[in-house]
Amino acid sequence: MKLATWNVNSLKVRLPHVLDFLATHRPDALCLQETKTEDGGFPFAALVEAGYHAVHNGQKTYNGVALLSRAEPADVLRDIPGYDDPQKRLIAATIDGVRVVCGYMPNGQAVGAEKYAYKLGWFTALTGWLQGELARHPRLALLGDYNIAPEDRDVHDPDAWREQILCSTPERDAFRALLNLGLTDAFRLFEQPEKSYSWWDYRDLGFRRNKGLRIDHILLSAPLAAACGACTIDKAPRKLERPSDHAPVIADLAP
DNA sequence: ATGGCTTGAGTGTCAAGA
Repeated sequence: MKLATWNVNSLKVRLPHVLDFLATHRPDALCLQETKTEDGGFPFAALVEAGYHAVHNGQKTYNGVALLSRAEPADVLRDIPGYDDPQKRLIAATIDGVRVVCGYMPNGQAVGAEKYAYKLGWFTALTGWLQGELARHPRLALLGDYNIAPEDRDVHDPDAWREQILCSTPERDAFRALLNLGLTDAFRLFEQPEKSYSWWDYRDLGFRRNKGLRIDHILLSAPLAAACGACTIDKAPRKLERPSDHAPVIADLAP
């Protein structure tokens, strides 16, 4: 089973790249973030044509998450239960017996900002809900744009980013709290190239200079981590015309 | 260097991203 996640930064703009990615990799599930549209602008027909089911939790202009899958998704959930949040950042479904959770975690803007407090609260709500969800679904994967670089080796210039947004200790503690639920960072199950990142700033030739951060992650519950045979970042779409600023992350699980 | 680029809104220019 192949699981993937990709912050596309507008699905309307990136649809050709997404269709290319589906044709190339044929993932069993692809989690998308920042669709930036309501259902009316969501390309259901093109995705069905490509052989994929699609469920969406969208809104105008900002945020928006979708789950694409070859098998029909069951028990679709939108938003964190019991957490009052107008921002559309979470969708989950059961696909081939795996509970797939797709999240677009808040950016936080700056340490100490109002959005930073929202970010930390959002992670607290996510972690609280996931505890029960993991008990109900031992085979669970949490994929998405976490907007957290978990360690210094996930940062191109750790000194410049020290205690800055995406890298601060409270954010890294929030990431650690997810691991403490019994989840494993699939990427770090394997030897990886140094300076592996999943996001590069559009400005200042960020990608060409590999000035990036690893903020997109696939966390796996224990049974899935045991079955995981590979986890990679696919930099190819970042080299296309008008790319997303994020690259997809892919995990391969044994059946 | 608080900039640099990209998107969506909406038609001039701003918010937001990370």
